[in-house]
Amino acid sequence: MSTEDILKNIRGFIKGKGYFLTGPRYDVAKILVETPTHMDADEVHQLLGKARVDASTVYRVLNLFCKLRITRKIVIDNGPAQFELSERFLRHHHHLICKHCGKVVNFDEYDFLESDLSKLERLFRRKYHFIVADHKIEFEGICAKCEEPRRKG
Amino acid sequence: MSTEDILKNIRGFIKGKGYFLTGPRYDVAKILVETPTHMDADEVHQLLGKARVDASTVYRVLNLFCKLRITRKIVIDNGPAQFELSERFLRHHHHLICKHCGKVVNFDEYDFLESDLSKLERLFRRKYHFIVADHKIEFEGICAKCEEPRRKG
DNA sequence: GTGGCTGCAAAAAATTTGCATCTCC
DNA sequence: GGAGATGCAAATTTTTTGCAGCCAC
Repeated sequence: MSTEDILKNIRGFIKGKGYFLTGPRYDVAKILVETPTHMDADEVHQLLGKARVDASTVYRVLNLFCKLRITRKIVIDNGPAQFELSERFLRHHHHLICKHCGKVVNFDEYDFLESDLSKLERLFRRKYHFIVADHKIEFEGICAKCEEPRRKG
Repeated sequence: MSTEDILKNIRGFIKGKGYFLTGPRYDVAKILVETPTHMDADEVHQLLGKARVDASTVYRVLNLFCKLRITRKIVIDNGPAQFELSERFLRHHHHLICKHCGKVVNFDEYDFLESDLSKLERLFRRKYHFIVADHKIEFEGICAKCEEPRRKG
């Protein structure tokens, strides 16, 4: 799917839910589609041009997007919340988080996990009457860049 | 392991690292050992007796404990950070998080996942040179209490 | 036109920090 | 006794909210 196609999808999605497609909303969507990583609200604000749009609007747009499940929110270790396109608009994936520099790497090589995960989800329904809507897997560790100087030092 | 044994371990652990075992530190450890769920700093503070210990001390103690890996920190959807004993002092487990009421249920029935996870961890080392130290799995959904009224409504 | 959005400013919530004082070893 | 921990108050950081004016439909 091209950037334009995804944006068209998002546009339809927002309007379909009865919301306006305003300037700030379109611009935030565009930034999220064009940037292949997670960003916190301030980084989005930066890219929008701090003078052009207010910070509170950025938060309001991102919160709306999360409510509509256009984006999802990730919070790591009390840092500012990070936002990324949801799986509806992006391949399902999970995260490797470097404890040292805070960098987040996406991974999506986990297909062989999925059948085990669904097994678990059925178990939770039976045992806890808990109905799973989504799952997250995070690996914490040391990324290549942070490990290298250690080996040398 | 009994409560007292765990506390003795923690005591030794703190002293072994060259830190003092002060009143607040002991009391926070005791609360964490005696309470079988995660708590945020304010809940710990409440249980300590708000008048007896200052909030900043609670944060300082909890941060130290995380640094020493006595506890680990979980942040859900920008709520206040939650703390729980680390796996060194508690069985390794993961979380079911109710999107509706925010309740967190522990689960530890995932032994059959572990071999998949180690396989992944080896893959990350080869492919991304990322060295995994810990992993978290979270399932989000609706817990029994929140689902029931929906079914009836 | 008008209901919903946005900007602005102010508040709220969670956490951190500087410094004088006190405590644990 | 002295390094290190705590209390208190103030600052910081991130996010939310009230309200008047503005814009997409």
